[in-house]
Amino acid sequence: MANLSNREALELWHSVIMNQVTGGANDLSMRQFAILFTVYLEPGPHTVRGLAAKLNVTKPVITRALDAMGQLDLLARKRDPKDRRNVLIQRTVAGALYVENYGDLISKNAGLS
Amino acid sequence: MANLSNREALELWHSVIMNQVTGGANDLSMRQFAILFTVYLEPGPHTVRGLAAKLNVTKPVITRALDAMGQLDLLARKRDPKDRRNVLIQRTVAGALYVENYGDLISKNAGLS
DNA sequence: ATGTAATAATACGGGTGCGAAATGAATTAA
DNA sequence: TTAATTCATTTCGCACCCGTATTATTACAT
Repeated sequence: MANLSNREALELWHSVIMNQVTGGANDLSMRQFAILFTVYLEPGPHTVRGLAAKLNVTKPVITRALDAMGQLDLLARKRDPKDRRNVLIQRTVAGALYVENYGDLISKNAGLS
Repeated sequence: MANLSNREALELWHSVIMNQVTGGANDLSMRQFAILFTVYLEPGPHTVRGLAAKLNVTKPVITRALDAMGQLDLLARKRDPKDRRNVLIQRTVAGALYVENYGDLISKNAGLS
């Protein structure tokens, strides 16, 4: 992968954050972003418990994030048929598109300077 | 600057967010990050009104963010001697160090894959 | 001097996120 | 079958952030 100078790295981060803040369509929290990207970038299956452990947060944090992002149709719940105590977090078409667009935004900003 | 593929960009963003969330020392909001990086990366002077306009938020958002980040010693207020209605947002040693370390974190993650 | 404008800060009500603890549902062990 | 375990969710009280509206201070115009 590319090498970024310290300054370049900060300017990239800044521009992405500014896009996120000023655009302001949906304001996901940092934790919600972490959940979203983990589900879309890491191999599944993903459970509430697993995500909570990976992000080092309590389980209600995951439950509430799923409520919020489920309403936005960025993620979906599915009961595990093998063990119905578990909830499997599933990707959605809208979520995949959202993440993809985010990648475009970042790489576009990385190419600017 | 380096070219990042879409996938590389997403993985970079993901790893930085994960570091931020799991580390969890201080959890600045997205807006607070935007303010902090704007002050440290863009030329000043920075005022409450100017930052509010730039971030497309109301002025109380800036005031409260300055309260919070001032307590963390990441930024400081200074009354403008030329026009005492204005507050100039100043950098601090601790803040500069914090931003610098953030740049290290990002560029380190950018070099991983 | 007086009034108007501009700036930051504060008060207020509403919304949301947090962790700890309690609850509900499903599985496993005895 | 019953009890204990393991999930996710809900409840509760607390804290923070938001935007609107208001206040206090300062500058400027008349």
